[in-house]
Amino acid sequence: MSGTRWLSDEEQRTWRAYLASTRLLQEALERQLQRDSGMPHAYYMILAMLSEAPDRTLTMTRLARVTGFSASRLSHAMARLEEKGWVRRVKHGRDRRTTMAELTGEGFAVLEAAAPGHVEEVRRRLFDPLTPEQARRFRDVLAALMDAYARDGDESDLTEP
Amino acid sequence: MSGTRWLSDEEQRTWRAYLASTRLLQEALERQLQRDSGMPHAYYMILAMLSEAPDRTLTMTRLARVTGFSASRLSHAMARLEEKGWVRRVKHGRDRRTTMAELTGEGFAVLEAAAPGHVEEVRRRLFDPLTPEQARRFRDVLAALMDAYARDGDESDLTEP
DNA sequence: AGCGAATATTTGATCTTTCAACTTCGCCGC
DNA sequence: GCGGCGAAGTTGAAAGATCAAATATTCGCT
Repeated sequence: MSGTRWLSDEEQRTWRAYLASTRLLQEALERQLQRDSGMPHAYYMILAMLSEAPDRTLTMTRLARVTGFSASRLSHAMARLEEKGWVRRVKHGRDRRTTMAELTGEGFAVLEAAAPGHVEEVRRRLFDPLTPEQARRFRDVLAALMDAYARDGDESDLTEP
Repeated sequence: MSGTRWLSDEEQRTWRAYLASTRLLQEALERQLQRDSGMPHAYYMILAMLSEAPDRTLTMTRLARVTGFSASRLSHAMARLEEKGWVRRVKHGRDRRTTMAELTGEGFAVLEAAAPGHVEEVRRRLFDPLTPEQARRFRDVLAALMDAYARDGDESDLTEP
């Protein structure tokens, strides 16, 4: 356990560039959504994932899966969203452990209003600065990272039942 | 303001891969540091940046700059770090507005103990899964993003006085 | 000298996230 | 049919981050 494999200068620079750029991108997103729609990015994701589900409804567990949030984080966030009237939670009939999270009409309207500004920000901050070739390479690199995570931790597979 | 430039399918997939992979990487880092050294990544960064400064000392403003934290976030974090005895804050003699943040010996020891595990995690999660070629491309893409941010917002320039 | 703007930092309130229980419920084997 | 076990969700407290406002100094002018 003694021989730590330190980072080379090049790796160090890459790592710092990674930290700085992801931070800046996240902050830009957060600022934009907070400013224009009064919600954090996490809440936007919840609304967005629900909006894509059949009947705009998912179980809490599946919603946690597609957003990548912990059960607890999701539960607290849903409580806030429910207060605002953007989502509704109802107990499942057959399996009475699970609760169904559902996007309300109002929630959908809020999402529709927020989406253009959000997408515009993503585009401006991520895709506009990159050539199509760079974007393609970027995607390949991200895919390689995801593969590696899927192999060990296995937080993967947003597609299965 | 009507014609929103939505994301293409390819862009959508890239964006989601970006969100998922950065989240997984951040969480892995956070878990490792919390588990093995009992501190969040933000605190590690503060210690690391101080350790590289001459005399292991920086003004709060400059420390905020190199870490990319807001003045407020940094101030709160430093209060906790000071409680633990890992840093010290002393008022500057000439300009009595500014306070100097200094890494203590104990803080340096804690950082030295934490570093190998942290670096190992960065390597395992980021560099090991990528070929050297991919890593190089990745860095180029990140550089392009940083350039774009530097041009408008100008959060840049960690090198000037 | 003195006043207003600018700089450096802190503070308290509020929001979000995490962590460690805790409750409820379905399932499986006996 | 019941005893445990694992799955689904929630909860309360503590930690971290954000936001707006406050404080204390220095600087630039006149």
